[in-house]
Amino acid sequence: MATQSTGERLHAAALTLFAERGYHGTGIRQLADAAGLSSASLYHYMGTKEDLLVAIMRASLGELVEKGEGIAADLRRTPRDRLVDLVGLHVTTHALAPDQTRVVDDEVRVLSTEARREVVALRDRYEAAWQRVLEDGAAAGSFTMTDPALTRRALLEMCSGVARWWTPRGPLGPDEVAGEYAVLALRLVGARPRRVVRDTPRG
Amino acid sequence: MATQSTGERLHAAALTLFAERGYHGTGIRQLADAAGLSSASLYHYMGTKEDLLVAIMRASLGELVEKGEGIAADLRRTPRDRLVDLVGLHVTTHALAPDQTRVVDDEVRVLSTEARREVVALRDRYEAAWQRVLEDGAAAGSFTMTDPALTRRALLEMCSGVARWWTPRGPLGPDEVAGEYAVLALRLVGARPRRVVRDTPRG
DNA sequence: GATGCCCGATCGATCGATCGATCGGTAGGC
DNA sequence: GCCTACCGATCGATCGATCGATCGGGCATC
Repeated sequence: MATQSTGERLHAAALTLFAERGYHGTGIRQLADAAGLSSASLYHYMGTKEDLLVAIMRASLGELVEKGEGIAADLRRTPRDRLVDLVGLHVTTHALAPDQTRVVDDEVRVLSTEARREVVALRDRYEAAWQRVLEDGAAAGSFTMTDPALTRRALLEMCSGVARWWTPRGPLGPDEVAGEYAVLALRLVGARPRRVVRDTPRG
Repeated sequence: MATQSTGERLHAAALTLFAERGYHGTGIRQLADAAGLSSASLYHYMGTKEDLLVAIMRASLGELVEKGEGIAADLRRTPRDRLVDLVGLHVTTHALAPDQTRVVDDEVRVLSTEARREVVALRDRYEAAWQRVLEDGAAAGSFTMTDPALTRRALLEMCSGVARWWTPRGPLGPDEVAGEYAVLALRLVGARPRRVVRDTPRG
């Protein structure tokens, strides 16, 4: 791992503190202590405290959105495979970087109108990627659900929840959880059995 | 609706504000304004600001726990029926009282050790009720899941998410959402088709 | 190679505002 | 004459933010 610049150290520290104590629960002096700076020096690296929050959100969410859209838009692959990959992306991200997702999910409300619009737009793009895969699956007949939008919301909330309970000290690793969740997701969308024809084992 | 006492008005106002802006994002002067009191008078009805938060959490979560345990413990009913009712309880509560559930879910971290222990104990009881129903279903062979604890977490997060997206202005009412979610829940736990050919005994 | 200057990085001190909380009261029903 | 209900004034602490200043390394000039 490359040595961390001061700016990166600040971002990392802020991420941890915002996730732990919330945006309003974190003072700039705590931020400064965690980053190894004085409170005055903070302002050399960030604009306002809110700017710092926005930067963190943009980085975290932006990466997720790009990866998600990449998976969703790969039309060479079946909706089923794309859904499994989306679940894998979302679950492993939420397990391994719970701070990022917690901040993005919980602190949107503190943003002023302008900043909120940007973050919400990113989130909308991410949800649209999921929606697309669900609808592709429904159109292809491989998924059976009464309401794709509702199923998408249920699915995403289910997967996001991983950040609220998973711990590295539990019995399952991130990839194992992702695997289990992929099964759950396929059940949720009413995916047809894996091999559509009569290859089924165990009668 | 009965006329509201000042104490009730304070609780209701605090609930709204805490849910909207978060505990640390809400000042006692805002609390006082919303309750129609001076900031000094607040202290006639609450102890500290944290006591107020705890009281709100206790009331909201306590009611949910009691109802949940009541459903889960009714062994005259099938695990399937009990699960459907748990989902109905959870989803309609989260749809109709999103403020309560949002505060309970998001603000646990601000509690000091002692208060947190109490709230977490309540939450554990609630989760245990769900766990029991899932395990009853697995034991009876009516649910098929590889990991009841993981499924329970997925299920609860999925249902809790309703508070984060449902709005009375949407196309579906609370009961309709609850119905859809019951279907999703039954898919998640791998419930066998509704009528299992032969008639099931009551037991 | 030494000199002088600039600038990124950092700090102590401090700003006005607001925080949660407490004080000593008062008004009025019982 | 006490108790519930309420308030204006104010407390010390902390909030986010800004100030002027310092320090040291790079860099052009001589």
